[in-house]
Amino acid sequence: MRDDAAHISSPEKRTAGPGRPRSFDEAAALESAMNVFWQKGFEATSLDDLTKAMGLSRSSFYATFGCKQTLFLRALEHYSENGIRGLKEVSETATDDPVDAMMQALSDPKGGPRGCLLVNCITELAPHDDKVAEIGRRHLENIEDLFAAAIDPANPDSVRDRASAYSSLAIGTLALRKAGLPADRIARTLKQARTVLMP
Amino acid sequence: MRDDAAHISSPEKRTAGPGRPRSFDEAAALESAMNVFWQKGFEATSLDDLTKAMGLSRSSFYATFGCKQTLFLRALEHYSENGIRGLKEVSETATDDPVDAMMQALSDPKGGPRGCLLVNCITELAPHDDKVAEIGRRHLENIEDLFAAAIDPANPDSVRDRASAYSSLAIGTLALRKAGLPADRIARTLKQARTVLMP
DNA sequence: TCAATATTGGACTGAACGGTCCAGAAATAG
DNA sequence: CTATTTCTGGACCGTTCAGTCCAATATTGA
Repeated sequence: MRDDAAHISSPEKRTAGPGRPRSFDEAAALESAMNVFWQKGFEATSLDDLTKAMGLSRSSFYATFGCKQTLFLRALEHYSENGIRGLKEVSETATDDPVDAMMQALSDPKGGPRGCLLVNCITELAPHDDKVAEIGRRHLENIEDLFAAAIDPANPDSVRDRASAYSSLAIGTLALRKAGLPADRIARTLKQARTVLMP
Repeated sequence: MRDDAAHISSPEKRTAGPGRPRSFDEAAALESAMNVFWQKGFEATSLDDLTKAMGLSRSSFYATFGCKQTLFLRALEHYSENGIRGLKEVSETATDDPVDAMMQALSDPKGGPRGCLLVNCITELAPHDDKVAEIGRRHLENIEDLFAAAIDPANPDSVRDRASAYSSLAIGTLALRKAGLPADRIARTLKQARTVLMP
C-alpha cells in the first residue's frame, strides 16, 4: 500500500455472449488470495505469491481483479463477512456461556497463529490507509455488537463498555499468541478472566 | 526481514586513539531510528528513511550499526527498556489505582496512534522471526509482571491470570486506537471496565 | 466458418530496495 | 609534520517489486 489509490478500476463482469467463458472460480481465487494476505500481510505478499496461490496467470489476475490493492480490499471485506457470520454462529450455538465462547473463538481463530487478518491489517496499515481503517472499524464494531447482544439481559448496566472490554481482551490475547504462547494457556487465562473477573 | 541472519556483525567500539572522533551521538541516532520503525514498521522503512532521520551518511550507518536488521533489534531492545521503565514509574507514582493507571498508559502510549512498537512488530514479524518473537515475549512478560506487582495483595487469588487479563485488555485497545477511535473514548471504556468489571 | 472473448506464459519497464565501495575531506594523537 | 580514523556524498550492483504488453492458443455464440 505504498502510495495513492488512483487506479481503482474494477472490471465489471460479463453476463453472457460469445467468447471463451471464464474457466476459474472467482470466489475461490479471492479466498486463496485472502489466505496469502492472512499469512504474510499486504506488503510482504508479492504478485507471484498471489498468482501462484490463486492459480491464475498475471494477465488473468489483472483482467479480473484490477490491481493488488483492490483485490486486497475485497479480501478484507470477504474475511470480515465470513468472520462475523462465524462469530455470530458461535454465539448462537454456545450451550453455556456465549461470551466466553466468543472470546475463545476470537483469541484462537481458524487461521491459527496467523491471528485475525483484520487486526493484523489494522496494525500494519490502518494509520496510513483510510480504507483499511474504515473496514477495520466496521469489523470491530460488529464484534462489539455481537458481544453486546450476548450479554445477559438481566444485567443491563454499561452493556456497551462491557462488550468493548470483552472484545478488546480477546483481541489483546492475539498478540500473546503471535509472540509464541501456547493456545491452551491463553484459553485458560481467558476462561479465568471471564469467570473470576468479568462475570 | 526478508531471509536469514548471516551477517549480524556488530562493530565493537573504539575507546580512544588517533583519528577523527565520531561526530554524532550513537544513542540519539538509535532513538531516531526507533521512531521511524515505530511509525512505519520494519519492511516499510527504507534505508533512506533511516539515514535521513538519523542524520547519517549511508557509510557511517553501516560502519556503526552493521545492517538494517541489527539496528532494528537494537531499537526494539531500546524501546522495551524505556517502555518497561516508564510503565514501572507510572505504577509507582500512581496516587489512586496503579492498575488503571498502567492500563491507561499502555492504551495510549507516548507514540500516540502509532500504538506500541513491540506489539506492532509482534503482529508484523514475530510469526516469521524468532528473535523478534523472543523480544516480544520478554516485553509482554515484563508488563504482566508489573501488573502482578501492582495488584492489591489483599486479594491474592489468581494474580497471574488477572495480570494477564489486565495486560491483554490494555493491549487490545491499541487496535481500536489504530483503527481510528478517539483516545478519550477508549480511556473511558477502560476505566469503566476497571471499576465495574475487574475490581 | 468467423468473430469475440479468455486463457496462458513470458518478456519487458521503471522504480525501489538493501548493501557495497570509493575518493576525498576533516579531525584527532603522537 | 604523519598516521590514523571518521566523515560525507554519490556511484554502483544485483535483486525484487507492481504493473504492462504481446503473441499464441482455446472456447464459446452466431
